[in-house]
Amino acid sequence: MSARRATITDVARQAGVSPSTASVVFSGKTPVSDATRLRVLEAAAELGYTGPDPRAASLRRGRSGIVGVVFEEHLGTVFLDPVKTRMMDGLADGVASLGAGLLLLRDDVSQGAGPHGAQPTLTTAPLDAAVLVGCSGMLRESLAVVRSRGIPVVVIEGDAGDGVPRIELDNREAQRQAASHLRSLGHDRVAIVTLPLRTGRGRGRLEDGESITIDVTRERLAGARDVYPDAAVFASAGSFIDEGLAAGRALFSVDGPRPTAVLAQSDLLAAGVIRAAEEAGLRVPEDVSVTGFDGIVVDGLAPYELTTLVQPAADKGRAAGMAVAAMLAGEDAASIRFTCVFREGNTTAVAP
Amino acid sequence: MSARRATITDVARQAGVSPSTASVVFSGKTPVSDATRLRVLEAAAELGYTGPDPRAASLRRGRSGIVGVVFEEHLGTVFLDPVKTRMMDGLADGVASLGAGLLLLRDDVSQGAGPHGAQPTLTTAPLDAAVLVGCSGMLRESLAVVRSRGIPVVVIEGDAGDGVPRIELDNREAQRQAASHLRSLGHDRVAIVTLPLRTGRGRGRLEDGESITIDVTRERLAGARDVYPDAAVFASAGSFIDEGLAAGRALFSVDGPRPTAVLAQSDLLAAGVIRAAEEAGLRVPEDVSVTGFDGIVVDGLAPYELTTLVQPAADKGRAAGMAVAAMLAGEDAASIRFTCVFREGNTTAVAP
DNA sequence: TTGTAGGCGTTATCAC
DNA sequence: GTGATAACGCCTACAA
Repeated sequence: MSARRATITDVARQAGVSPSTASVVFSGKTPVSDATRLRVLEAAAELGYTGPDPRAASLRRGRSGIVGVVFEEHLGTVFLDPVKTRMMDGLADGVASLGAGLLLLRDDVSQGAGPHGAQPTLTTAPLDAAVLVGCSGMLRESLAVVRSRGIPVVVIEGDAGDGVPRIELDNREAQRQAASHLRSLGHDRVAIVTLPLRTGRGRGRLEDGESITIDVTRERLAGARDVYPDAAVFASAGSFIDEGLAAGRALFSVDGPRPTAVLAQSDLLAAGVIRAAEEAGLRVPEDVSVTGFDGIVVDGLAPYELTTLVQPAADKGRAAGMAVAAMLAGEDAASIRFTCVFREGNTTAVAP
Repeated sequence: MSARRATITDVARQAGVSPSTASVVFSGKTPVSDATRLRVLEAAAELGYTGPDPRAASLRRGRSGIVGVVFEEHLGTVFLDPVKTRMMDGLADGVASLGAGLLLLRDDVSQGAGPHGAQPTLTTAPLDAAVLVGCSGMLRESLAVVRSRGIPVVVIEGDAGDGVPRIELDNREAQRQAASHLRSLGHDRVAIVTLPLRTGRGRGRLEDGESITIDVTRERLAGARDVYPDAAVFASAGSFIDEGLAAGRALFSVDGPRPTAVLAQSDLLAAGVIRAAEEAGLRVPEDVSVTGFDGIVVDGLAPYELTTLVQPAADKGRAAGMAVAAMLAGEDAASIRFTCVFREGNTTAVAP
């Protein structure tokens, strides 16, 4: 119809009231007489005005109603990871009270000042707050960006430092529990399959003194080493069944003495390891015991039921959401540490 | 530090240049001498200025860099549905060229003018474009809201009408294929388990002349009825294994002649039906054949491999993303219709 | 290459 | 209950 969209000023003029009055009709912040309200609403209808422009409103108010969720990986991958999926679920719940939406973002700090890099990232998205989902090597940089923007941040699974609330897991203690379980079953030759060590590092044996920048990996490894300081360590390139399979093949194909048990840092990795064991003609748990981590339901793993640590993934997300809401309300939010529950399945048994 | 955050004007003053020059340094739209650039950047660093405020920038530019994805259900539920998950994956890809982020939204048109309903919905979020994920009974209303806001929309799986591009599936033809397959195996007594008929309608037999407002359901049902016009129809309340189980129980517990085959409108429903069959002491596929729809990997269904229609879920998402990008670029996007591929598994066999 | 001016559409504040 | 005024912070013609 018209060349440009109607604004609240147009509506006000049409209704014969002032812009502020028209504004109030839509925001409901101040009482308005029924008569005027009606006039304004009619005018709006005539002009096809559907309400304040969110961009202008958010500039004026200083709030956009958007909470950013930052992941390290390609967004699609996020949806493949059951733990993240559950966490998002909880997070959506947690910010609901805020009435905010979740904006999915990638961890690409690089952009921003570039000549034409139009990526809307952490730097350029209109966020009220951000939730960083850890395990990220880039965590530090992302955090710096967000903090310098001065918006509230919560970190899930990562070392945030300073006054940034974090939502954590008792990774080390939990993993130690699984290791102790194996120890009590008499296992001596134990191998460990870890999550990625660093961004971009491929799979392979952990070298002596190699640095581990991903917190979850380091913590869980520490827990395993509390019990088995000398265990062989094979690093994966991600939490996938295929990665576990590759790791398992490497572990079971060596000439020397085979491990009698494998501590995997995720359920998906564990599933892959089990598959590798079967390939190698080993029975689980009779010949090899395998433990996982996460407590998710792994697809196609039946009839195995992993011995694993069950983590409260959804609760973590919800807690993060609530923390963000609190910070936006001016209160300050405390860090929370969640606890895993050990669950014994049928993939561990007495050492052969 | 300071009472309020630094603005680009502050930076300009500090650097001894005009605001527009400072702006240009950050946007890179116009060449700036190295000397000035440096001065501006230094000033910015001193003041802790990290770049233009996205809210202000988006008001000025008229673009927010945000594409809304609208689902009908509680957001958490989205992540539980493998088909949606795959679709999001593709969608993230599709809008990547645009450099836009995805904002997850619920289909709550109701809010908006309410006295205190602060939900940031379709009405109030700063969107450049929207993708409506169909199957939604509220589709019409959501669509109206978005269109009246004048932003580009794409609908996945739903009747958009007018000039709204849609991303569709050949639901009817595909489902007809599965039905024909059963027919060729000699099945006569076939039952159909559908996806929900309408928002809020519980599970139960389809009444005569009952209306079906959800497009996918209606189309797939039509395809089944092309082959089996008189089949009994049981409607589920959602695409879940448990719903399929409930439906299966209803179908297998009747006194009359049992169906020898069940056409389920989703793989998850099919999995539930299979479970119900086992409960009832029926063997699949010897006593009952079961077909699904979607072609996802169903958790814990091994050793069954569903006979099903494989839909290109990720491609659908990607296509939607690309359509949105095109529309924002001023081109107009065409509707696309994707085709399912029939895949025979081990859950169908010759009628007993 | 840099500066000036005006407006993007809204809403908070305060006076009436 | 209603209206005038002044930002919110930035960007882009256009002029210099």
